Amino acid sequence: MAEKLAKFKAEFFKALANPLRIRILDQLREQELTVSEITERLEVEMPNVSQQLAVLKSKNLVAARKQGNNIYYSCIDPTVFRLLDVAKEIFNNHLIDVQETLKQL
Amino acid sequence: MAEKLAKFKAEFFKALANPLRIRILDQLREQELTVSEITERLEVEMPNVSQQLAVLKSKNLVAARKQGNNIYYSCIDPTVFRLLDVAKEIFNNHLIDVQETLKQL
DNA sequence: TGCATAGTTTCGCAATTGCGTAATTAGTTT
DNA sequence: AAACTAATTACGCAATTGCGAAACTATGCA
Repeated sequence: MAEKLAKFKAEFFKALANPLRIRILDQLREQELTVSEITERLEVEMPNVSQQLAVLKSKNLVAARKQGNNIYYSCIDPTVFRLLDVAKEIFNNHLIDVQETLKQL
Repeated sequence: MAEKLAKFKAEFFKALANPLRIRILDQLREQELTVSEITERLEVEMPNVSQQLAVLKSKNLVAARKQGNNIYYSCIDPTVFRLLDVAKEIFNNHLIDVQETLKQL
């Protein structure tokens, strides 16, 4: 049923519906990083990063690799970045009225 | 700042992070529809449809056109459907572990 | 004017989410 | 073993969300 499929899609988009999680994913575009490194780059509390990484992991958006005392996180499928890029494209299409606000960036 | 951009992207994905809103958008792929028609097709309460349409409209994902006693809703930018399709593509990439559940569909 | 139809808005409530603080686990080092 | 580091988990709380029921608005028609 398309109804269940819609539920899954919604669950998936929910994983992207958080600023910190998007910023985390952006950090993982190029390379894998430890929680500490992500925490340092984004200047937020570590438990917060850890929690959101757990969310991303539960949706299989990132993978965790333990090495010694560190845990390296990486993006599993770069297709996700297409999603982020298409989102930006939609912004450019004037779909979202953030025009005036985007100018401030 | 990428921080604010991430917030906007998150806000945008939040609009897609709801099963009913995704189902509504899917209904609008081909044609514009009235609230009644959408309600009838999806078999949900009209206030619910109306609310979620309001959310989609506030994010400029759909447009409303009033004609007589009816309000026709339509999708503004078909680029949105690429998002939905890329999401499905990611499912197919085994990224989301809904495999066993998808088999039930 | 009165009534029916289409749609929105309001209200209340249960459920979820995000995040900070503090506690806890696991691995390393000495 | 004790101490340190990296990371997760638990807990509490404020804020948001989804949705049903009822009330309200607006258009069309007799």
